Amino acid sequence: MVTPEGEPVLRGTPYRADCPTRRILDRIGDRWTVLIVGALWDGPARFSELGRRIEGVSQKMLTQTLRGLERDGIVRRTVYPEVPVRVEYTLTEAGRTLREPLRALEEWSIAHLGDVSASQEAYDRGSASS
Amino acid sequence: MVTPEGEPVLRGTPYRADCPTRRILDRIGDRWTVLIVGALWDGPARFSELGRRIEGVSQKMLTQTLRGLERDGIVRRTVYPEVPVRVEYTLTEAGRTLREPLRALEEWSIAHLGDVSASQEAYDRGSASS
DNA sequence: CAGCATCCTACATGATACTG
DNA sequence: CAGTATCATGTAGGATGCTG
Repeated sequence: MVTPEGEPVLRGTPYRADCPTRRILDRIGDRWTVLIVGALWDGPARFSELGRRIEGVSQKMLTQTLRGLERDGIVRRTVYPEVPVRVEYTLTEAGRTLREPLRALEEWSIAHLGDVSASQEAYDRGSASS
Repeated sequence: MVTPEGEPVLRGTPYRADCPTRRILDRIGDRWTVLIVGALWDGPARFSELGRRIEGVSQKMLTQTLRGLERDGIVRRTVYPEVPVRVEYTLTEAGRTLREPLRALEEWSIAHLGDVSASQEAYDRGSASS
């Protein structure tokens, strides 16, 4: 199928930065989302437990990322009004379905990590030859 | 299997920010990589053609992202010493294999975009009730 | 315990001008 | 055409201190 100008229809859909995939990538592309989803995959966890499980995360980023995930319906936040208060985070059903695409990515990463590293070294060697 | 301290090995592997998946996410998580891979999926393209295909990309970011992808072995850059010079970008074999995980992500995005949006609206409504 | 508020810095991205 | 170089800026993220 072709437009009146003879241009394939596909060309009429330029690659836009606001596609659905981009919205998800903005989520999982940040530094902590994937780690949190991974840490919650084993089971629910409290705030401080998450902080301990995930290496290097600051309190601020943990809070901020969890809020975003809660807002997106990926994580459920449950407050137990005990003293002191206990807050538990769980993956929602939607959150659990995220595992498949993430695993596809993980497998690709593991499978190609060697190639990528080798390519980088070769590239850097080439550029360094001054 | 347990460490000398009696800690399960799995717990000895806290979620780290430097896993292979994170390295790939740092690549595809940026604003342009996925768009470029998508634009090159149809076939090779020249620099300016890519700029035209991808909405909103600046010359600088196009160059920068392409260099990174070339360094990672995802994209191949070929210079034809004509006048004026012609440069063609192609997906490498490794680049083409990236399609599967990206498509898994895309499908998840499309399948859950509605849920996510609904969850966000509900979340925002709840917070707005002052 | 589980945060919120504030300040501060580094870096990612963009706009603009210039070049082989 | 296909970049490079420079400058400007928004924001992600970290450090710190305080609170219900």
